[in-house]
Amino acid sequence: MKTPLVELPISTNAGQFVARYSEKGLAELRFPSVGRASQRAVKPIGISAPIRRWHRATAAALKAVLAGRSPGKLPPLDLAGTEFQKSVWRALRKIRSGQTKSYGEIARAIGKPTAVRAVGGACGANPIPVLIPCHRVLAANRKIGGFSGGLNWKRTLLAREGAIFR
DNA sequence: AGGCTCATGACTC
DNA sequence: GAGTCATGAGCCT
Repeated sequence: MKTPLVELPISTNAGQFVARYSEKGLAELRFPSVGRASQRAVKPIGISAPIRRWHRATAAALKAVLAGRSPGKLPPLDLAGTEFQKSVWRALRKIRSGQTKSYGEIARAIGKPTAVRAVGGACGANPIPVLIPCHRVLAANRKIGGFSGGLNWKRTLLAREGAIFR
């Protein structure tokens, strides 16, 4: 049986993100929901010390990336996905700030050069956008490609990092 | 440049 | 199994 995730907000100059934690680490990060102005404050009571510590790291990392810098130290990640998806997410974490790769390059990097489309699928299934930088994956011609959180987010993040794209 | 078609792998129902 | 893609390459116009 699955224990529910602890949900904590992160206020940034780009809106309020929401982080979710399991007992093993950061499990999900969600973009600010549009149309929803604010959300109830979460009491620090009842939240374990490790989660509070992880949350500070998450918030700092998120703000760093939003400012176009490297995230620094991340909390432990508790990623739920297939082996294929996890291998894609591992490859994404190697893309440095300001750099980009194509879906095809990721496919080759994980040893499945023909699984290009599947790489796109795995990017879309990424539970921790921004910190696992799925926004740094472009189509082959440096065109923008897609983004599950909305293309504007992808453009914004890339622009803040100074990456080159169309 | 844009548009179409096809091969393709993982995932979902 | 069929249908769905955040692709990519090739071939048009």
